[in-house]
Amino acid sequence: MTPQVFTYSYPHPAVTVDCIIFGFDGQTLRVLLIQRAIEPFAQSWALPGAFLWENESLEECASRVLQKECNISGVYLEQLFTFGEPARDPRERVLSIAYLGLIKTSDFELIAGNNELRVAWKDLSETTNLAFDHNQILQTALTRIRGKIKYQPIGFELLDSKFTIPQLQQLYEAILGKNLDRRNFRKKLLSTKLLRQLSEKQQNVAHKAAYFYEFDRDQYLQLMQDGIYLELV
Amino acid sequence: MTPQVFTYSYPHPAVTVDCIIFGFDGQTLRVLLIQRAIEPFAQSWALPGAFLWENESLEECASRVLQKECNISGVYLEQLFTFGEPARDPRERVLSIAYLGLIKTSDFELIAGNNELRVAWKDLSETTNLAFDHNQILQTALTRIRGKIKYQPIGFELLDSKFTIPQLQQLYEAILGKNLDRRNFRKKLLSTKLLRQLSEKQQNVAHKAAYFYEFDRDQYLQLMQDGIYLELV
DNA sequence: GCATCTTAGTGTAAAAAATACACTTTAAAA
DNA sequence: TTTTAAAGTGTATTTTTTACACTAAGATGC
Repeated sequence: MTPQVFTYSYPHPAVTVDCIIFGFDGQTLRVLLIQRAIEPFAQSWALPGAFLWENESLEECASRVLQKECNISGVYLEQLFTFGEPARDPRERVLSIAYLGLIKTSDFELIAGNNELRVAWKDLSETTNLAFDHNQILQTALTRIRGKIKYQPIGFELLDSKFTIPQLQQLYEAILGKNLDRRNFRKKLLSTKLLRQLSEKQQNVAHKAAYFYEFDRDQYLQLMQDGIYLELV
Repeated sequence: MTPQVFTYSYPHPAVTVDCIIFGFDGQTLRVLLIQRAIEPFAQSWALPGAFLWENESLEECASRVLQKECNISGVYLEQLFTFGEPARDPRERVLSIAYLGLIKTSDFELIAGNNELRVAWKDLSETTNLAFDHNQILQTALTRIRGKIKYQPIGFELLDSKFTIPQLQQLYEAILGKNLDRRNFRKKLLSTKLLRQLSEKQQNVAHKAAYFYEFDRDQYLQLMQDGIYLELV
């Protein structure tokens, strides 16, 4: 069996899709990384990613990467940025189209694929020296979600479907990296009408139990349809 | 001389960089288009674009495109989005990385390159039926600048270095597609301290002459360094 | 079972920002 | 010198943002 070759009349760069997934466990924000088994950057931690196949869309490639390398599926992804410096990969010219996603860590059991030594949630402080230009991608992603969370209800992807307002605030504080006033946070979030209070409360907490809330997706779609510009924080 | 071929051990998509440049002439917002000379979509109007060369960065490619196809240079460009649907080009799999720029139409004399029949500024109403998925790219670009102009001083790229406040307002109205209150617009813009009033006034206008202003770039950089979040409209 | 610890939940006053709105000034042209 | 057209200006009202302290509830320990 001869190795297959692909021939073009002018140069084509290689194209990868890399996924930058933030996870929240109720306390801190972490990023999903894999430890590379093969060169270049063997042993290094990196963003999960793969070469784009001929007939898949960019989003499909991102989903495949998460499924194969991390055992994660069904995640909402948005395109972040395309990184294309000629020397960003030592092998050959490789473009990377980065996709951004947010999930709650408890929803998935991480399983490494065949080309990865390990998969893990890493604290932001443990992300020095990632492979390739992945530190730059991470920085771009952080800037993006910090900007975006202020006016789009993306935070709810990171919580259980029932959550308390203090939990939501903890999430916002983890992402923005600063503390927010409890009363003003509650007032502002409730004023959007995007939260529906449930009768159920927390149980077995050694203090006053907080009420659970649900995100009202219909109300959100309605607001978007009406062209309402949200200000969440 | 045999035609050169490029061979890879797995499939590589072709990659183009397309430029979406908005121009302002003091009255309306227009978009820079070329009329294609060659198939596919010969005769159709399209965004200027070219295949990425092996050793140029994405930005360099965008600059080259504008220089070669339109005789435009020295434009500030930012990456807009990467379009990668497998069937977006009838020839083969082609990714397009779109770059967005803003200029004033009077700054350049448009000259078509060898592969273009014509280059022209087109009114937004004349942009139905562009080649490929370029209508979608245009739509994405419009959404981007409408969002961005509200909190970043990108508008100044579209005006002469000396401009009047009513001219600036005209630009904002053209981009946002709606009228703004004259007094409040002036108040808000001046409150940012980004405008420096000159002693010079308009001449030969058949009404009260407006003062010219300059954009204070140093002040802007200072504000950014201080992490100030601008609200311009 | 009473005290203690911890976090949830609540309201208001003051400051800042956004909005709505009308008359006077200036320059050229008729 | 009158007319026309756009520039320039201020204020009152409403809305939004901010700062801030006490009471309520649930579990744990004595």
